[in-house]
Amino acid sequence: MSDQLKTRLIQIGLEQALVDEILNNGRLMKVRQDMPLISPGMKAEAMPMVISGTLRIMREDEEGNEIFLYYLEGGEACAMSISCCMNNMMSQFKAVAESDAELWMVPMGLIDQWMAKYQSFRKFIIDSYQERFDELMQMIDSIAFMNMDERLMKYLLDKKQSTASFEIEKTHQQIATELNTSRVVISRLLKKLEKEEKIELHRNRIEVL
DNA sequence: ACATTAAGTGATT
DNA sequence: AATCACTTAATGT
Repeated sequence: MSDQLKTRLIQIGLEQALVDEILNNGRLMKVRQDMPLISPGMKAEAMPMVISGTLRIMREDEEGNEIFLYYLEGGEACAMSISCCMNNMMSQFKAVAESDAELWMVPMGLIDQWMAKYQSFRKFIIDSYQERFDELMQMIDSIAFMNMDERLMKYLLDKKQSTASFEIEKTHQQIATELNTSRVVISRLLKKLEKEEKIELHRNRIEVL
């Protein structure tokens, strides 16, 4: 398992000494599907790096309305958690395990040191920050400028990509909740997509063509 | 066979 | 695009 992480970290371009430090100082955390990792208002004490599985990152308001932002997949780090920790702030995000997942939790205290000590780590963090930022911008675009049917299609394609599978095992209600709309709307749009032969509908399952 | 949950649909705002 | 009200279909007990 930690071999898997090790090769991944080296692939990313981190030097051996740093990889060793990461391996020696983090801890493994296994999460089961649908387990919440963090909610707004909580404080993160470690930065998660995804070894396997995927995390779903969402925004959530006080009433429990939520909106899907992006997925974190194998090899990616939740760089956003750094900003909230460094400034001793509360999390602005909600993270849930989209599938069973293995995470490598790196204590925040070390992030600072490593950024100073290893230029490869600084680059890694800045790059992943950039990626998250880009995804957030995409999400703003899609919420502000796209119609619900385009948003839904984007959602389906995102999901397909993140799981490398054409099968999406979710109910219309779950999708509606993540996109912060109603089930009826999703059902109708999905039906339309099915007529356009972009997807196939089954109970609890959607097949992207 | 019956109850429960998911999905489909017309009508209205 | 949201909501209501209702139907139909799939699944669990």
